[in-house]
Amino acid sequence: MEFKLFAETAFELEKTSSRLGMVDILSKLFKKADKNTIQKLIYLLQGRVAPPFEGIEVGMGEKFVERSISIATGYTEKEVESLFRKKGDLGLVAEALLEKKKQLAFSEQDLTVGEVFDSLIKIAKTSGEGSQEKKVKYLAELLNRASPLEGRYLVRIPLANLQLGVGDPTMMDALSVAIKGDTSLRQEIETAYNLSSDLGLVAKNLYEGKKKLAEIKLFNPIRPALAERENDPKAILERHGTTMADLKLDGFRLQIHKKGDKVMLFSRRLENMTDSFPEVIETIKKNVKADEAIIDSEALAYNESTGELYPFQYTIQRKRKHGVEKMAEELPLHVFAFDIMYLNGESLIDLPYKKRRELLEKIIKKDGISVIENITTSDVKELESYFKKAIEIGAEGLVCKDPNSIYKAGTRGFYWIKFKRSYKGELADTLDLVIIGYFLGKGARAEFKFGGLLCAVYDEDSDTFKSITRVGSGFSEEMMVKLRKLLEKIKVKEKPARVDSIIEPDFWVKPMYVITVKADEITESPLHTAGRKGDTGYALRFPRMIGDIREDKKPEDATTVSEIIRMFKLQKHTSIESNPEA
DNA sequence: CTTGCCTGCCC
DNA sequence: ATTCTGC
DNA sequence: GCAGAATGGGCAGGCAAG
Repeated sequence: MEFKLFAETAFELEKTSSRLGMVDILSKLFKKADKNTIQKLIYLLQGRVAPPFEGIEVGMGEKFVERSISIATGYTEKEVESLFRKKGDLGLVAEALLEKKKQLAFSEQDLTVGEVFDSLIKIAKTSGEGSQEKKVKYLAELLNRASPLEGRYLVRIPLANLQLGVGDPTMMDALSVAIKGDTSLRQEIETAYNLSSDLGLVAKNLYEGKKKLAEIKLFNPIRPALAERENDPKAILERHGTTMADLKLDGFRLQIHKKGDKVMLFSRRLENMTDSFPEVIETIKKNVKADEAIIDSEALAYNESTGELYPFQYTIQRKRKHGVEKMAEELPLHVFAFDIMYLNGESLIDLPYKKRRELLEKIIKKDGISVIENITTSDVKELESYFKKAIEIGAEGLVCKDPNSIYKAGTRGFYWIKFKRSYKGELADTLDLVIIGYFLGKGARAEFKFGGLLCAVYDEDSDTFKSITRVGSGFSEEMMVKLRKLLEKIKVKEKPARVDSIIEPDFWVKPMYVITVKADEITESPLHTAGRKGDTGYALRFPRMIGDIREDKKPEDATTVSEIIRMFKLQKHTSIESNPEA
């Protein structure tokens, strides 16, 4: 298949906003593909070259792509970068610059989808000394052969940001329409995708006319069930009647596959993490009493003797390839299991949660692994008090599950509902921050010339403003327009004398405006200067802007550094230093 | 040998 | 992760 | 409500530059 067809279809998709229209356009492309091409098309549209658990990543981000564009078009990296800032999209940059150099280029043979795919594989597999230059060169070679429009989409593939409004669900509908003429195969395709996590393979099987598109298989991760959000316990019980409320712990999702002595571990995004957690492997071998099992869990650093839950910033250090054994001893993970999807040759995903949970409890022993604590209730008061207890012991909140629901792989739905502390307005950390700079936007935000803010707290001791977070979420388009207008008027060339920040925004502004920012947590930060001692300051986790500009506040009225330090100390957290065993 | 940029992936 | 927007 | 696309802090690892 010609890559030109891919690009032309992508262009049509980009112009279309209705879902049905997109499915129609995409299905026409899919109809022209054979069984090998369809697999490649699916991966390319996903911005990858293989399913996530294969571990084959293209490994090119914006900076590398900028260099490729520079080489292919003859413009300097500076020029490419500055155009990128203006357009907010490297696809459009590649297209514009290829257009300009068109007259000079002599035409070569047209690109095919297969060639593009193979080149990206080659880029993905390039490593070692000199690899960065090679990767950049290989992409530039493709760009050299691309038309401007092809360049637009070629460049967006390694960035995994095609900007077509097409995601997995749209592709699944389009596959069904391509093969059957309507969406009646969607359910079957979706089920197969949820079980195999490989839409490219499902599509290939579909094109080969296979009876069974995919089935649950040990050592092939299934797409994890996800939860919707809710902030009102009453609303949760209205949906579920009776709910099973599991503690929500702050670690990372771990999908465990076991057969005899063989164990594999997968992350939420289905990366293979088997080699990172040797102690977990041992625990599973010893303390899961089943020959075959697929278990869903949250893993985190945990003090087995005191029961203390360590903060995420400790747990995350375990996500590593080197020094694994040493870290496994220093900061062992505990597995909090909460679901089981497969047991001794049988899929359990269509059983109700309460039943799966019973089966799980039967096969989990102690030491290094436990079934996560929960209650079953239909009483609002009881749910609220359990939520309070969860917060007190250092959990993030609750995940409330419909006891009668199947394991709904792959999609968010109200079978599982997250109920976090921060969703409850009165419990959230709300700060008043001073805007000290702002950033240009990318993609849809390019037109606003606004992508986010750099914010600071007030340091009374030195009468300065110290950076504490960027904010890129929470504003409506209307607010972005307003913010840009206001900030444009007070932007300054240099960092103001009273501002202390390592991060450099696209534009500094005079510290004048105060906004309200909500966050889930205050964390120690290597990058922000608020409360900085040595190399560590404070930052906000999951910041978002709330409401409007605080006309009633002067910058000196903002939250202060000492308030931040006080809030940090009040947070429920334990430190490794206070643990004599560490 | 150290530092810093860039990327991918956790949340 | 959270949030907003078009359908 | 779904689907998609904006955006956050911060960790480790790979590689290049100093």
